[in-house]
This record gives sequence, structure tokens and C-alpha cells, in this order.
Amino acid sequence: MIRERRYWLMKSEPRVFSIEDLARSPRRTTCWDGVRNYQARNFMRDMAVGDQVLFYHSNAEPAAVVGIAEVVRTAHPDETQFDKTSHHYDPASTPSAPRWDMVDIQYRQTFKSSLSLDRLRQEPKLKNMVLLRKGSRLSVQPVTEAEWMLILALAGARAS
DNA sequence: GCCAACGTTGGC
DNA sequence: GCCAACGTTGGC
Repeated sequence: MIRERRYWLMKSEPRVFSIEDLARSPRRTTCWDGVRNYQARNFMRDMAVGDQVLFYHSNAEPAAVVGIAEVVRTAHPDETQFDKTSHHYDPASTPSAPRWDMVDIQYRQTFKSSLSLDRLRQEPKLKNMVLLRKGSRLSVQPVTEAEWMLILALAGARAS
């Protein structure tokens, strides 16, 4: 029994890693390392291959949903947690009991017109989106199917 | 660069 | 288990 495809949103600062960087990556794929928040990690552990991801540019002008990626590998240990030279090194984590996971995502498309936070806030049907909730900072978050459909429609995009 | 909101840590 | 202190996120 194959589980139904689910929808997610993942944030990245474009000055660090943009959707253009993803599109230029080998096999248009990257591993989503560096997540150090338990709730975000748990969402990644819920992901399945084929799940769809809204790619969001945070700390950007403007902050916006800019395109789509797809999960191509489920959660596996994030190697940067064991790397003393990494900014994401976690001395409390060990290879026998890894604390942090990552998934791999592959580029699908960049929206012709990205959807800024302001634009999304204008949609009453999106008012419950995790992204738009006051104080929400989660870098990996679930998106409902209805939200997904509406956002694709607003972007003039087709499901990939 | 500011700062509100949130998460984590650690003393007690 | 409480909560103050600290660190981070991310919009502005």
C-alpha cells in the first residue's frame, strides 16, 4: 500500500542556498542538512519519496515561495552533526545514536512569478498556513493539499 | 541592524 | 519541573 503523497514547505536563505543553486546541483538534487530543530526533524522523518515540497526563500527581498522540489530520499543521518569543523556539529550526537536527520530533495520547477508573503497573506483560504501563523519559525513544515492546490493556482503552475 | 517570538539549556 | 538566561530565526 503506497501512502498518499504529502506536501511540505522548506525554507532556505537564498544567499546561502537558493532554488537556482538547487537547479544547478548535480542531478538537481541536494541533501537538506543543517536542520537542528526537533519539530522540523520529525517532519522530515515523516516524508516519503514522491512528496512535494514548496521551496521558500527566507531572509529575502521579498521572502517568497519560489518553486517546487520533490523528496527523492527519505530521512537518513545528517553527517554534519559528526563533523567538528562544521557549523552544524553536535557534540551530543554519536554515529550509533544520531540525533539529526536529513532528506534529499530534487528540483522540479521555479515559478514564473514567485509568491511573496504579502501575496499569500491576501488569501483568506491560506490564513491557517503554518508559514503565516504569528511567530512561526519552523524551517520544515506541512502544507495541506488544499493549500498546495491554491498556491500552485496562484503561481500559474502545474503539478509536476 | 533591530527585535519579537520562539526553542534550548542548565541551575535550583 | 520551573524559569531565567541565552541563542536563533526571520520579517521588517
